[in-house]
Amino acid sequence: METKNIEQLARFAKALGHPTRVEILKHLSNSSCCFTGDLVDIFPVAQSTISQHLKELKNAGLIQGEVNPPKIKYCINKENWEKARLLFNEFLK
Amino acid sequence: METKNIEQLARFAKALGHPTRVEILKHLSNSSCCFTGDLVDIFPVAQSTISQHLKELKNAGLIQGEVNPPKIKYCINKENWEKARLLFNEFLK
DNA sequence: AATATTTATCGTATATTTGCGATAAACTAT
DNA sequence: ATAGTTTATCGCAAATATACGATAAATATT
Repeated sequence: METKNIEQLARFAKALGHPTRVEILKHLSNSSCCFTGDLVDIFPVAQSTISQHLKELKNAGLIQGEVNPPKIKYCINKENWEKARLLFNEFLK
Repeated sequence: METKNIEQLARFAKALGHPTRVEILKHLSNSSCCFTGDLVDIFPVAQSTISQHLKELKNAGLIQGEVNPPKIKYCINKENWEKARLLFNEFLK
């Protein structure tokens, strides 16, 4: 496993390193996609906090958002999700 | 996936969220086990920093150390490693 | 144009993480 | 007992993460 992949794995792992973000991802992968507001209704945290977690997940490449005015629909970034799956799978073998 | 598992996954992920710790784990799983000093020789960080990373990995349950005076031999905690493998596998499916 | 809805960003406070050198602790060997 | 080896812990500084309320931005509707 090369350095590049190790760094990528660490970046994915860091994004997964908070329960709320794991829950968000779980919810997204279950219900295919959803809006920020849906998550705000579900989780007992402030809207700005959800937004911040979404930003981090987006920066890590695990989700993507498409504008659907005035809402924004977030979905799993399937390409990177698969990349993460492969990396973790190889690493934890 | 229950809350317990989500929290466990997040804890594992957090421990994996730093390149040095990923490298340490990779090295441990390759060479079965090694001493703190071996890692200090390999990585360009201070001994106290390595020790701190090892502590975190131990707290997360991913490694275990057995005293081998005056050294300490660290190994992968296979039971929890398997647990992590299953959790990530299920989650990233 | 004015209002309503939805989400991101800003500013702030607090907590945690990271990294280091210095020191202590544990144990061996002399 | 003394000295040497190895590792953990302490104290500190800097950076990053977390969470919130308030506000701004974007867009649709009236």
